[in-house]
Amino acid sequence: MGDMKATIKSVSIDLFYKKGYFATSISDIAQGSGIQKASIYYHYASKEDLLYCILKSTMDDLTAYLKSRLSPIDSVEQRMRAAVRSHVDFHLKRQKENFIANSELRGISPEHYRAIVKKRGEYEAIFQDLIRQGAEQGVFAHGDVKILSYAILTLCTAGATWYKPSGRLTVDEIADIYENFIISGLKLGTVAMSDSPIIKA
Amino acid sequence: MGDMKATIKSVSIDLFYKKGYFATSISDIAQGSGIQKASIYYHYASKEDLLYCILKSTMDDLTAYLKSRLSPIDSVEQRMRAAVRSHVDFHLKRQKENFIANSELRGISPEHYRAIVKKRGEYEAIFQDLIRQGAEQGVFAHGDVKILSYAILTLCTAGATWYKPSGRLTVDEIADIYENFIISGLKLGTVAMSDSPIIKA
DNA sequence: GTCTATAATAAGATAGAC
DNA sequence: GTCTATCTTATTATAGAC
Repeated sequence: MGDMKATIKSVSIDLFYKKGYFATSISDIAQGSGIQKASIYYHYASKEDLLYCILKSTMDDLTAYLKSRLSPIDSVEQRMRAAVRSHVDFHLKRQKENFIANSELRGISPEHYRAIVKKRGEYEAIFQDLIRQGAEQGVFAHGDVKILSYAILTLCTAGATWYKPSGRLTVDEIADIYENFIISGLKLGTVAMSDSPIIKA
Repeated sequence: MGDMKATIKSVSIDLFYKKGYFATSISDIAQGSGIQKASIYYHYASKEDLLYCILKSTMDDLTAYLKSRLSPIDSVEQRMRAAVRSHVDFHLKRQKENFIANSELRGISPEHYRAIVKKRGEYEAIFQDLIRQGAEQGVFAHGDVKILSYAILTLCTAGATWYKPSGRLTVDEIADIYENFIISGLKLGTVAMSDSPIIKA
């Protein structure tokens, strides 16, 4: 955190998370950074620019993290398990930024909005491809790919909303719960469970 | 929508949903309601009061709706299925209000915040009791009751975020997907599936 | 119950000194 | 790279006429 540009970004993440983007003023950010508000504009063109930089780097890092975690794995089920864990891990590690990325989309300009939505679409497509491949291979049930992907992602993302590092569960324990919950949901309807006599047994 | 008080509330719901509470001004609301901004204050004490009224009525109606849907049902599994459908239905029918109730909690005063969180806790407790009862009866697996309840609720709530009435799926189809996804997740680990040889078959 | 007028304040952003 | 000072505009809310 040596340079001021990074400090301003870090302070903004804390404030946007705590108070929200619109409720946070440039004065608040300046005060938190230990400088005058005019000095903010040397580092960032506007308040919106600051928000966009946060959203952009969060999305880029999120996708890069997922790709790095998936690259060594072959089987579809294991890839989906790893994708879920990657998503949960990243959201727990960078809780505030991800919360902002999911709640402050209305604060950016139309052009920037399109750029972020595009990045998010590319990330979601990785999950959608896995669901599709799993269904083709008979590992997962055939279902609405988009709805299932949204279900998986929002479920895990929401976990980051209430997670507290001081809580009684570790990151790994939480990831276990979500991983199993989701895989079971994806398998629901596969041959062995088609008319669900088994889960009623 | 005969009286102005209801019109103001309705317009506010639209605007808070679309732009967010802090990004919406009293002028915006007045303009949408066809009156001058000063006239808003005859009906509501402040902008915060307006937000609180929206949050309060949404929470009250949400819980009342759930209770009315659960009352005629006995078995735990059927009650959970009905609870999930009730939650999904209500969130789809009153999408905007529920979105606000889940994203604008930071806009209200500490006292009002406590009141809303209390209402939300009572609502969540209904789901948590069902999970607990299901586990005791062997219908659901034993798991972390709070995490499971949050998972269920956030999953369904998120559905309301992206649902569009003009989309290709009906409310009932969406409810079906969630209901089965969740029930399968809750059963995961029950006797018949304990070491999951079945779902691998 | 709604209006006009206005108070009191705070916001985002810029100019120019150092 | 950070400062002080300031511009411009918008904000929530109130006072008092009708």
